[in-house]
Amino acid sequence: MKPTIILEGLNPAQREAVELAEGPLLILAGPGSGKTRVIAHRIAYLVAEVGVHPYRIVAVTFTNKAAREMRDRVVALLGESAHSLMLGTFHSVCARILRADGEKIGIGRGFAIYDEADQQVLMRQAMADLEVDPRRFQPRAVLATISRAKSELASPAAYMQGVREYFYEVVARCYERYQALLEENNALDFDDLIMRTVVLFRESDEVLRRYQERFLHVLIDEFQDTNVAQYVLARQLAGGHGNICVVGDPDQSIYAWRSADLRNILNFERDYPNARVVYLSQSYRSTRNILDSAHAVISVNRQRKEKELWTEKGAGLPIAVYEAYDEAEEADFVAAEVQTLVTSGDRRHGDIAVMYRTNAQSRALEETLLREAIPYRLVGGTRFYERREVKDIIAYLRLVHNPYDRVSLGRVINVPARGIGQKTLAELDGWAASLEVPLYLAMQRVAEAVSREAPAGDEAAPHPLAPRSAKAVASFVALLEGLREEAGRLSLSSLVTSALERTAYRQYLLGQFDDGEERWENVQELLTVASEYDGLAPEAALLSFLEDVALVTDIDEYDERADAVTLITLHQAKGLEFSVVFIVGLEEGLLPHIRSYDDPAQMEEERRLCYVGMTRAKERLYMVRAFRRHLMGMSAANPASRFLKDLPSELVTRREAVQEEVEAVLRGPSRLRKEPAVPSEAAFAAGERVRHPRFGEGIVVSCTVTGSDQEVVVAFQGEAGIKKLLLSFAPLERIHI
DNA sequence: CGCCGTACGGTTTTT
DNA sequence: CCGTACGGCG
Repeated sequence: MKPTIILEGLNPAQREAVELAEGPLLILAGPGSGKTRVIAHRIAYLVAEVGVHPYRIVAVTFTNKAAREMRDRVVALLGESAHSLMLGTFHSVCARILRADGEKIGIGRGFAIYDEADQQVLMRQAMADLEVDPRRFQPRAVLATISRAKSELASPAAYMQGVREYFYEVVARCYERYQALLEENNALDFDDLIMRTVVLFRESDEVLRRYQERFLHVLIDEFQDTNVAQYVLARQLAGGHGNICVVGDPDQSIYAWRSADLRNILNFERDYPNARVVYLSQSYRSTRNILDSAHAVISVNRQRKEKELWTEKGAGLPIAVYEAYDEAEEADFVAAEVQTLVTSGDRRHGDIAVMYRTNAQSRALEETLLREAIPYRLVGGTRFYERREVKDIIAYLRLVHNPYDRVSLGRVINVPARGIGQKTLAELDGWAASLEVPLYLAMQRVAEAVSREAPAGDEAAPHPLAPRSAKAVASFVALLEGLREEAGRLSLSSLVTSALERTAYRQYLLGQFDDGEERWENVQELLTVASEYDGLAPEAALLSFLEDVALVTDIDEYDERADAVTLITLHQAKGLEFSVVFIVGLEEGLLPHIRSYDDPAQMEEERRLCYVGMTRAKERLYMVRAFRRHLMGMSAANPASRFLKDLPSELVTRREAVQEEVEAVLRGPSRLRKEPAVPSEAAFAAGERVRHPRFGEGIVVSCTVTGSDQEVVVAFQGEAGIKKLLLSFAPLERIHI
């Protein structure tokens, strides 16, 4: 491989970033500056020019999708030898390390990876054990706090130390119990994957040294989104040689809520004083108008360092701002523009993306696109592996692999219904606890007793169950044991098929659900995925299938080439680019999201999110808002997003649908007449500051006329939070600034 | 034990 | 608006 090919077409800064083979390197890069390209070329350069075997390189990306893209690029440059590269998310890299060496810190080889739903089940269990009221302390909130602790590498004991407030004291106790339950189930949650790997490296010099010696080069993409634990891990890996290359853009940091810590970028230069810093400031993606508008939005942030970003592209088209009446009209506008772009221009559907803040917003768009017969592809949403029927089948497979997985057992012990209800389960649980054995072992004892056919009127029954329940338990144990026996010799897809047949799962779906047919199709799709593992030895197939299911959440790879409009959240859009981008829902309360109002840091993150969305566009950017929007069944009028106001007016073309037209619409015969809430009658406008004698000061989120009264939603500072108040009862006072 | 109805509560972003 | 939790009935 000649360097001319690897370095071809790179600008001087990119070239420098590729060629600096030794030592720590920090690449700070704006959107569209070719970050991914630089990493891919750097890997190729290391292999082809410096002579590093790909096996000795570890490259970390933020998503699995990015990893696939990276691999494709490297393979294009180097050929098939690139496959021995260790490439993936931090989570998948750690999973592989822990599979190989986790036993040294007591993690069983076949550990399960628990997703958010599993974690909640476990947390509820922990709270029940500790007699903590889940209404007062919401499992979600407790788990989020624990996640933050883990991402800073705080063990339960360490966390307990630093706790002052009552809430955190409760969290600390839950953390301890939750962690114990995870261990009992031989399971790790996402944060454990990172934290336990760090612990493994801390506790075993031998293991750490082995990986340090194997990985001569460490590369990390999207470095602005790493958390403390991930950064510590990266430093451990690069500890010997210091060949660590990180690439990031502080302006695109949008995962602080997931404990991503921008200080990692600052600390990098402190931790590696000899680090070289390369700036990639030329954008190859967006037109100047798009770049300038995005810059106008991001430059309002105070916690930010100004940086240069330029393009050789022309000014291009102005930003199109459109104000729709409601989300239906917003979708109509998007659909109409898409039609125009495709029929009259040279755009394909696949060149176009619609981006939004919350997944719920995709609904209105989908309805319209479906009606207008515009092909679309929804990214994310209810993810495939989160569907009930898919999770059921996976729970069976997990049990086959590890019958002591209490969460999976609880999920399917009575699915399809087989006569093991809550009462039976509670008795079993109590009995297992008194014997100090796992639930499944207790069930096996019940099954044994049943098969021995204890005579009627048996004195001292070996278990507390009624004969009927005991029989049901025995047949479940027989079902699972049958599957476990098959697991050793059948291919994965045959195993799944057997599980489906033994449980009569299809009949269950069709009989139980109105959309049973559709659900069965999802099961069929899962079967297709499973069959891709048929080439592996049975045990290995099951293990890697379960791991991929837990870590690879996107299954939509194959229809990526389909020519369809992409519907995607702003978060998921990171790293992607499209010729045409619509950002919809640019309203106060949505983008920026209402949950970010009381914290300036969070507000800055919303701004970065908007920036990320805008800079996805290559040529044409639409920014759309709706005057009214239905949220959770209610309709509310929201003012335009502050981000719209920050756009330089000379770069924008505006189409007003709202002001003049709204009243005409209300007067005329329209679907909108059903809701005669007239905003001018509202006592408060969104965004106004108000005071309440009990809740203190706050900001009006919305004010809607309901019958003879008005409903005012106020986001109060401090503990009161967001409150819905009736105007006639609430003594609200306007604060004038 | 399972099914069906109703009441209620929670609502961002994701590996 | 959605999904879930709970209570009463077969």
